Amino acid sequence: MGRGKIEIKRIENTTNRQVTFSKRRGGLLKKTHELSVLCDAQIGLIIFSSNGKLFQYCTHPLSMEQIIEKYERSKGIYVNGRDQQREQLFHEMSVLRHETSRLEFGIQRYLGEDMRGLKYEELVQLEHDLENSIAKVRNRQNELLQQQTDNLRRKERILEDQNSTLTNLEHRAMWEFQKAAAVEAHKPVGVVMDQFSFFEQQPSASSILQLSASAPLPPFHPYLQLALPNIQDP
Amino acid sequence: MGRGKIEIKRIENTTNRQVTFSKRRGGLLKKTHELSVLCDAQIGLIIFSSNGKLFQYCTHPLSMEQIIEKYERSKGIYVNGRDQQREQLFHEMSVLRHETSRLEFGIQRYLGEDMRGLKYEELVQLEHDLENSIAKVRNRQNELLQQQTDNLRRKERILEDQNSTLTNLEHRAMWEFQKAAAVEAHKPVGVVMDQFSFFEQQPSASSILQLSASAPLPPFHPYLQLALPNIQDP
DNA sequence: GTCTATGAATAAAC
DNA sequence: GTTTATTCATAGAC
Repeated sequence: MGRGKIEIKRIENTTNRQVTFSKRRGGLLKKTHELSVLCDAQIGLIIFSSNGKLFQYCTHPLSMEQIIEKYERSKGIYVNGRDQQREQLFHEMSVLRHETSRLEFGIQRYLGEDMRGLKYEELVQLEHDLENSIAKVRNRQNELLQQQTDNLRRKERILEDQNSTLTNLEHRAMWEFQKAAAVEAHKPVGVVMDQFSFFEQQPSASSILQLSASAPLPPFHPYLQLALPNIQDP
Repeated sequence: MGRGKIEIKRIENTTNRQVTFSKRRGGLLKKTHELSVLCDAQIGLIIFSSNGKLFQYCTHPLSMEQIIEKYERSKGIYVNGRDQQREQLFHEMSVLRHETSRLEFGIQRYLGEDMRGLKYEELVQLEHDLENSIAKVRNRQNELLQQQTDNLRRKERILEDQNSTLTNLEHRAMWEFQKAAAVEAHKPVGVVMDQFSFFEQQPSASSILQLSASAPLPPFHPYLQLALPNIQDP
């Protein structure tokens, strides 16, 4: 139609394209309206120009929102699904909030804060629970200490074994060397000997043992015997 | 167009209307597509026939949802608001979930469960916290007991006061009455007298005191003296 | 559905 | 925006 037939492909000439857009847009809106009126159809038409400008038509007396809603409804339970998801989220939230405050309350209890709502019997129960927890904690403390001492003992044994593999000859040679060195330095021989009789004091042995450098070993807990009757002194 | 011009108003003849709908619908979709291609426009067209059947067109490669979303976005922050709300909900949820698991973990600690991740020093701290909690719980227990005994004493005093307001004459009359009744019943007088000297055993006094009928009063806790040095025996 | 006369839409020019 | 030549859409008949 018009002075010449045109191929249905993007019009490259910008001016031409804009003119055609304007003319055809009007035609489309008119035809849309005619179809809607003539055939009693509900129509929504959304047009974005290439510059992003919006043009729209929708059948009176509906709003575009109503047409869209009807569209989405007819497309399945999309809108419904969205709402259901929202509902579910809200529900989950409220459950979580409840849970959180319940837990906070519980923690408060175990911290011995705000016990105004508790009856005497409940306080006794709480006390019992806490005593139970302390016993468990002390139990665990002992386990850790036990592990640490076990480790030390194992490494001690390994070192002792390594030491005993030195032959008597090697020992003798070493002793003689040290003695000579000591005499030369005018030191008493006994001091030098000590380095061999107490291997734990040797720097090398100490580094192998890796005694916790950051935190010194804590003393055994006075409660241990009561809390852990099944653990024996090795 | 066609064999004759028609007025743009609802076609009453159903068959005519349906035929026209079919023809014009095709034409509209074709023109919509042409506009979209020729002018590089993004178009969404939704048509509901009078029977509610859906026909649609949307510019490739967009989906109708995308066109609708773009429409709603350009119509204000409607969609954006929805999405933001959703985002916010999700975020809040994740925060709550974190909080919940953190609290659960904390509770586990105070219950003395799963202490594998704790170092010795942390266990000592935990033990200390728990001891602190127990002290607080015992403190609260003592408060309750103290209140209860205070209450008892107050009521006892009130009863005693009421008793002392009886004049000597009334006492004497009462005593004589009881003695006579006892003699009549061949009961020793001492038994009857006991009802006056220990008012706690009188049914009326007992009901006024409202001594916890459900649970008997628990004994004072052996730890109380240590936990509560500021509380004195009344 | 197809045909076809006719009015409508519109491309190009102004 | 108007004009105009041309193509297109389609009402009515089959």
